[in-house]
Amino acid sequence: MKLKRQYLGVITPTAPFNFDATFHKPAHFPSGDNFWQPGERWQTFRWQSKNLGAIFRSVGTTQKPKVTVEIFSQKKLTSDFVESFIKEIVYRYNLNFDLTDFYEEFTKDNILGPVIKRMRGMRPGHQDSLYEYLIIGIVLQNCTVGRSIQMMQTLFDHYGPLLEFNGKRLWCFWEPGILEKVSEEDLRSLKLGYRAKFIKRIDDQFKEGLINEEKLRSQDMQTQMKELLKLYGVGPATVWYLLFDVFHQYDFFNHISPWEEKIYSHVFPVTGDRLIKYFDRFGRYKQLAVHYVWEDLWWQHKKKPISWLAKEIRA
DNA sequence: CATCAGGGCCCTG
DNA sequence: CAGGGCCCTGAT
Repeated sequence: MKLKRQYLGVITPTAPFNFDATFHKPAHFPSGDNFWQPGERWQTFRWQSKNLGAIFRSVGTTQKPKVTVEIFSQKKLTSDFVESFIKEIVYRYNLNFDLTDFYEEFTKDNILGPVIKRMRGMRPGHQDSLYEYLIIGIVLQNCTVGRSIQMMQTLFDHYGPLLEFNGKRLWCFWEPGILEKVSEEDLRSLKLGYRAKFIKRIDDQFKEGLINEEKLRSQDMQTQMKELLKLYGVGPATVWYLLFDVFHQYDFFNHISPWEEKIYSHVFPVTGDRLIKYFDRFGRYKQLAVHYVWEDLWWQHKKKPISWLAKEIRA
């Protein structure tokens, strides 16, 4: 499906702003719906039932941030549509986030201080809707990076439209509910294993309109957690990813999966169950603080491989 | 070749 | 609340 450029605009994020660390998270597994190189991010979006391509480019500095956004689609877009889409972009990537308090509180912290210096201006956030992130969360479960990548690509191959814009082809998420006519057996044949049932049921619930992302966003964290845990296939490991990346909650830390613990143990002075207690020192920013440390580690690894980290990442 | 743990979750007892 | 089963993959 070929898309044409329909819009070019400018977004001015709050300062300080780190374009690359915001638009590219090396800790996330790579997927065929985006492309990144320094100063530039390409991303497909399924928004209000339209297939969109977007290219974000940094045209400012850390202190005077400016991002251009090009939007591609098949047909012309109304200004209302563009406005709502941009608003959503600003939310998802946290472009209006105010980091001042966080930096003031922790810039002198032994571990966090140097990280803040290196990652200055990075926003937490993620490009996907709740539905899309649920799919990702499920293909992450109980398997290696390689397998997650493979399952995600197989799903794109079967259900995601392939979009072409500005000379690149990228896969796009499908409309929630599209799996109605797909049987669990069909999904199983894509080597999703027991996850087929989770994906099927979640897609069903979106089709039925039982999940309202907008409404959930406006509710408090405890309510969000309770509601998300009701979803079939969402447990403690998946729910915190969702709360953090989709709902932008930073004041909680209740779960560390085994592989994460191994990595934290290399960075923080305590191990095991004591880690969660240790993170209390980061107060209402505990999840954000750990995100900073985590992403910093992966960025460093990207620049100059860290051998112990390479061992912990099961390729 | 066979066996088994793994970046969870659900369900049962 | 502990523990078995589940899909697949790759390590041993």
